[in-house]
Amino acid sequence: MISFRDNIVFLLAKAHQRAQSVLKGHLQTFGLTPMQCLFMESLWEEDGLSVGEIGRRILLDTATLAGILDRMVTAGWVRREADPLDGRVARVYLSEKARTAIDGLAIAIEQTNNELLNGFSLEEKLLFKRLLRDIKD
Amino acid sequence: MISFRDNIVFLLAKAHQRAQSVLKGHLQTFGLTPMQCLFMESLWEEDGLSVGEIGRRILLDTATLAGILDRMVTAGWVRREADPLDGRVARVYLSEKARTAIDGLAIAIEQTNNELLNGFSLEEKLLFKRLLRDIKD
DNA sequence: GATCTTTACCTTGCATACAAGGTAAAATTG
DNA sequence: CAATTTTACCTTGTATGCAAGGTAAAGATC
Repeated sequence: MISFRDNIVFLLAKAHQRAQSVLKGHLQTFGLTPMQCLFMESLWEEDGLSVGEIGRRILLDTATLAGILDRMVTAGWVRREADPLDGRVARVYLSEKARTAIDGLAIAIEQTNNELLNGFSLEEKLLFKRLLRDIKD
Repeated sequence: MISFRDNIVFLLAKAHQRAQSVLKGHLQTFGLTPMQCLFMESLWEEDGLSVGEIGRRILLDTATLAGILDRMVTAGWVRREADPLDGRVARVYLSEKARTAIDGLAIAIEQTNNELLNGFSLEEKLLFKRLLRDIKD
């Protein structure tokens, strides 16, 4: 009988919890949640993505995405437009407010990563990321 | 500008997502969620814990715990009793149904761990757990 | 071109998660 | 022992997250 303290699911859940908490703190001044920030990051790569494409990039299903998108439209971070060529597709574009915030957000993200990985050597950081990517595919 | 694909928060979130999904699959036959199972595991260690003590062990705040406890009482996994010595404290006890399920649940948990860490060497498994424990404290 | 299937998105229902604020019992203090 | 503080728990509001089922547009098939 293994203790939950040695369970990889538990360890992942709690490391994730702490990481979310740190990022949340750094994003507080922007009024953004970690997930909303991630949502925007996908649009930094390519503005005007469809809802489905955003979901594929940040690995989130469209049911969850719908709520996040609604809140971000309401808060003025993005706007949503119907695709003129395909009536099914909803495209998402960054607002001016979002573009202005990018640099500050990038710094907050950078600081979060540094703070989280503070105690690790370079080798450990790289290995940690590899293990996180490789676990169960 | 770092891509979110190299962001440790993102990597943790998605590894966590996959781990939850695998465990969820293994628990489906029991009608338990991963968190409900974790809740019960704390009582395997020590039956009759208070709500607050459970929260400290599995690192969850009491607001979240309240809902989980309600659902588990309704489903007949645990019962809740007022502490006779301290009117503020609510204690939680495993039901017979829960005790009967323990062995099967332990196997499901074991299988989940094996499946998740399948591709890793023993050294990698140990290092991975250490890194997860050590990140940000 | 009418039918069928696929795709893209949406809505609903359920289960975490936490912040913030409330209540009552216990412990502390004067 | 009365007043204050602390503790334990609860409730509410907001934000993920997924399963399941619905709708409408696009594509495929005949």
